[in-house]
Amino acid sequence: MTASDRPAAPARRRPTILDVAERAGVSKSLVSLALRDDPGVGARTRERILRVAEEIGYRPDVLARALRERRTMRLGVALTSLDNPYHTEVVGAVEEAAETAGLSVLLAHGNRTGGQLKERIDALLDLNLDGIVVISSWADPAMLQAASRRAHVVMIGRSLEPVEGIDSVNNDDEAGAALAVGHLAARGHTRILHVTSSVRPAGLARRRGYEDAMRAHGLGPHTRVLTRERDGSLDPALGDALAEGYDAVFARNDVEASDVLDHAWDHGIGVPAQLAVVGYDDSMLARRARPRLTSVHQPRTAMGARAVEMLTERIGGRTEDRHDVLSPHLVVRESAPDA
Amino acid sequence: MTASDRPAAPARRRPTILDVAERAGVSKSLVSLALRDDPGVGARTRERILRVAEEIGYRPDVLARALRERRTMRLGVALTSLDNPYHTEVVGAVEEAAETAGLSVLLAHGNRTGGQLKERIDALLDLNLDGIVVISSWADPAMLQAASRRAHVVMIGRSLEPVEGIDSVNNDDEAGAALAVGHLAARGHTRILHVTSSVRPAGLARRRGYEDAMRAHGLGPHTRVLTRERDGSLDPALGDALAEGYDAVFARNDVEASDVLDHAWDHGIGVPAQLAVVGYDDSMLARRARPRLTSVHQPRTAMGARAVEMLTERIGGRTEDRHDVLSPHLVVRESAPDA
DNA sequence: ACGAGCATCTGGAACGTTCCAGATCGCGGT
DNA sequence: ACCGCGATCTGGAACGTTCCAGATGCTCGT
Repeated sequence: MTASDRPAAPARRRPTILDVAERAGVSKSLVSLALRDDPGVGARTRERILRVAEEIGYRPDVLARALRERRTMRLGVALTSLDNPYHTEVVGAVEEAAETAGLSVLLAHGNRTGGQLKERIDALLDLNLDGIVVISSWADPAMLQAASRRAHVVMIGRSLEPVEGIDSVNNDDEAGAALAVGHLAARGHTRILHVTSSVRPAGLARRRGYEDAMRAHGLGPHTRVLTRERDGSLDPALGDALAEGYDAVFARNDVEASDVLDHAWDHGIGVPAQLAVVGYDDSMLARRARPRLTSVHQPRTAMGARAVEMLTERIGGRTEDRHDVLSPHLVVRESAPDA
Repeated sequence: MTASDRPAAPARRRPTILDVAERAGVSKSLVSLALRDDPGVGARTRERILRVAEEIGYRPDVLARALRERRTMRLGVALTSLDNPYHTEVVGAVEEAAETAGLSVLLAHGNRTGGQLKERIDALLDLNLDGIVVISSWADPAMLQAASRRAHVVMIGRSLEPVEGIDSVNNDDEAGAALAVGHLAARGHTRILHVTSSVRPAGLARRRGYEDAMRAHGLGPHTRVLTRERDGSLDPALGDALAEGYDAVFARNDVEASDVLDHAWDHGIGVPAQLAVVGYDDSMLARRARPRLTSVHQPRTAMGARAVEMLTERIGGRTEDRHDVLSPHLVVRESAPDA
């Protein structure tokens, strides 16, 4: 080999199982067995094979392996977008759980509107994954159903309705909303506004929880929901509400709550003195917000772990559907401190 | 088929190219050609093949395809952690660029310390990807070098030194730091503190840029760097500096800057009245911070696009190394408004 | 009427694995 | 000396694709 024919970066052919076999003087089959710790391989031979494999830097080709087995040991995670920190935190939880289960995780995410979700899921399905986790309130039943014909699917969060053949893990959105309203009511607030922009299932559930809780606290008449366009301004609707004496907000999530804080900031409204704010998700946004956000915490670590567990159970053959609902709890911070 | 043997979710065997061939009454080869739009396929036959494929829901098996070709049309992105929003924003940029290039992207990320980065990269390499993008200041040359023997690698951000065989895209950290210092100096600040916690290349470059700029503005004697432990508290070092008359901070990144804002918030220090703060990255954190952060913007969209471009060039056969450095610019917000 | 030349199509081999059905070997028991 | 049997190993087929070298059949010019 002369200097000039030194190949470009990804250099010489990757060694295959045959290279190992030849160099070790055995058959490819035996190498395969040895590498997978099959008991029926002689101790001395096994050792030699492993040594040779090590020497020439052999690593099994996962593609070929997956082609032959019907199992890829890989999980996909599909989500609409990475720009709500809560989502990336859930992804982290899933990955951690998957790792301890010996599975590796691939991520696919779209832009912020649900538009690309289907394409993302399709892309994951094309990879022959063993299962996929969908984290997106944009997922619709038909889409999930279609996906479930090609892989096991579990949904983190809430879809419109339970979909046959698809497991789900969720937090109890109604209960979470009740926690928020209860906390604000305990502080003495009566005019509690709900801010949302979502017409998707989780948002609707939280809204329902809000409405029920308001009634339960005898505040039914003050029930008021500010629904804005996605990315739409809070002005002037929020200003109107405040002018009418609303002095507390329960927001659909931390992003929405942060937007309320923005409004307060820009209009010189004191939080929590003039306006108390409670968010949902307890994401990094809540910790970073000023004032720090009181927020409903979703047990994301447990949810991620449960999702992976459900997937492995499915892979293992479970066929009955499972829908777990975990309990949220409230994390109290500056934007709505204890009474 | 009776009701009882209805299979579990991922139901019947996935159709293969042979199924299409049989049903269309042609050979598998012709199906292969037709699906890939080969010109040498009769119009009528092509149409029939496509229709049949559609009918039975055939989708090529990417695994098998990749096994046969030496090309997977997939890119990997490895990064240390997703919890700095700036990172997820760069990932978004890479994905966008990859998508328009017809490549799909897989993500692998570790925990926040660089520890797992090597494992992540290995996991990606095992997937036979065409190339991988590394976004992490933890990447060390040896690790990158090793990876580059198995796939094309491009680094977004700065590694210790240019690594042979590896392209890189970066922003000019020194220039960015100079922008920040220049802006603060123009506001009349003289005692400008640099807050950092990083001993990795990008952090060091920004620090160097800070020191040089201080000298250039005749503020050399006031140069002062507060280096804290990762996640360590800013107290009491920051308090000391403020007591000594420091009234401006240039932080290594937005996370660090947010921590400075935290300190100010908790100690009742007015920003920018008593303390001006400039961050780096112009991430979501800067927009969400209160007061909103003035920050050095890295051209992440361009950087992501360039990285993908470099990878496709490498795949196409380029062998000379390329190291691009893009210019940052300053985004002025409330934490350090214009003079 | 016939071969050339083109358009269209086909069968096998290959990619790197795993699995299955055996082959081979050595050894103890009769 | 021979059989049986476990321990150890092997060759071929299969997974679903692409590519190559050719086969087939049609049209056209002479």
